[in-house]
Amino acid sequence: MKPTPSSCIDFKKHLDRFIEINDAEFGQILEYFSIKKLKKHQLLVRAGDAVHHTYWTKSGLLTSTFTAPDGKEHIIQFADEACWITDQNAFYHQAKAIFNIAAVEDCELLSLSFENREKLCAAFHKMEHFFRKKANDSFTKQQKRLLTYLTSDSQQRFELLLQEYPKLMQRLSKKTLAAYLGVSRETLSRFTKKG
Amino acid sequence: MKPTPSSCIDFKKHLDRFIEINDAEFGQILEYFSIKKLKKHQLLVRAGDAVHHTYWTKSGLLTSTFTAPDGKEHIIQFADEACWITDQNAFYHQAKAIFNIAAVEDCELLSLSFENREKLCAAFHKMEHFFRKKANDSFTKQQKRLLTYLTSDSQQRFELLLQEYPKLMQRLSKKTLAAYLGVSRETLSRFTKKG
DNA sequence: TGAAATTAGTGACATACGTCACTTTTTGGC
DNA sequence: GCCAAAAAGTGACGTATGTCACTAATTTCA
Repeated sequence: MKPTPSSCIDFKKHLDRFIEINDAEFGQILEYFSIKKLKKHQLLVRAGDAVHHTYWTKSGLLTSTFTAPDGKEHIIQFADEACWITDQNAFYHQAKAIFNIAAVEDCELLSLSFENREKLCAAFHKMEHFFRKKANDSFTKQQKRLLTYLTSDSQQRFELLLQEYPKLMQRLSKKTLAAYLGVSRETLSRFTKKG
Repeated sequence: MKPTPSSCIDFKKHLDRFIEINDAEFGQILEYFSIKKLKKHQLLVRAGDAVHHTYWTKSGLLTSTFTAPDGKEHIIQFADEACWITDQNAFYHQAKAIFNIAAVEDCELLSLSFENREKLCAAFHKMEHFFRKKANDSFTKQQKRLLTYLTSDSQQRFELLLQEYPKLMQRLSKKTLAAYLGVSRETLSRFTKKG
């Protein structure tokens, strides 16, 4: 299903963060995308599969989860509204996914295939610019998260997370938060008790 | 000081990983760079300063270090030959550096200013493409590192690091390794003792 | 080359956090 | 609205790793 410009105003705003595009260009750009809908609990990407698309969230909430050999789950990324999500390594390098990406709530996504992404970047220098800027941003966000693992204990990480994303945290279970913070459910439960 | 094509063969090879450029283009591209030399222990970026450049290592070895309020040092990045290094957040977002970047050995670097990087990307669509691809790669490498923090204990992280970068590890002190792994010197010392 | 500084190793002890086992509360489908 | 399943809370206990204090080895450079 093809997205229409009028239903993707937020996506236009998202592109506007880094590039200026007119309505005609935006219409052309949208041609490269499809609409994808997911019900709560549905899987978008399954570990082990090839990953041919990256996704931008119009609405809903997803998690990207790594399941370790010992069965423990670790959350590598959340995506609420206006976020890009995929198994990045699998998508960029044509490899098998190692993450499960699942809908925490019903979702509506813009889907972009690897092929279309490359075509889009080749056809619109602006879009190549956009994705470069976006990738730089993603890198620094990821680096910041790594730094909190290096410098803070789990309770501090928990409090930082609550401060930074208070609304998002209410949409996620404690179990999920623990899997993101890298602590056991039990330990997280003790933090919330203490205050 | 300006770099010459003949002295930057490895840099050409580095660009070749993602884009095809001819000698004329390479000559023009090099115009945007300068040569920067550092002696061992010299600082390239000082925490608190503005960061106007990103650097590519022709030779030598550097570390990017975060010093926590409690005085503990954490290494966020190594850069040996053919790596890009800067305080990325400060460089991309025109903010103050939070990392100290220091030469572990004498270094010879290619230096690229923010302004020249943008000009280069505007003038050569290929270079915008290169930096997009590079940023995507950096992101996935960073994500992989984050994953090892979530899934492995410090001894496993240590052994993985030795496997992956055996030569690089010999150029770094145990203290530095510990600061990268996020463990105390003492704990790392006990790993090497046990085997 | 010799003194000072830095790095590395090690034992004793403290503690944050994981694990296990169990109970209580909440959620979701029929 | 009820029942099963999932999520959340909690106490007891074990363990990995940090901290401190000290010694030994190595590096630096005057």
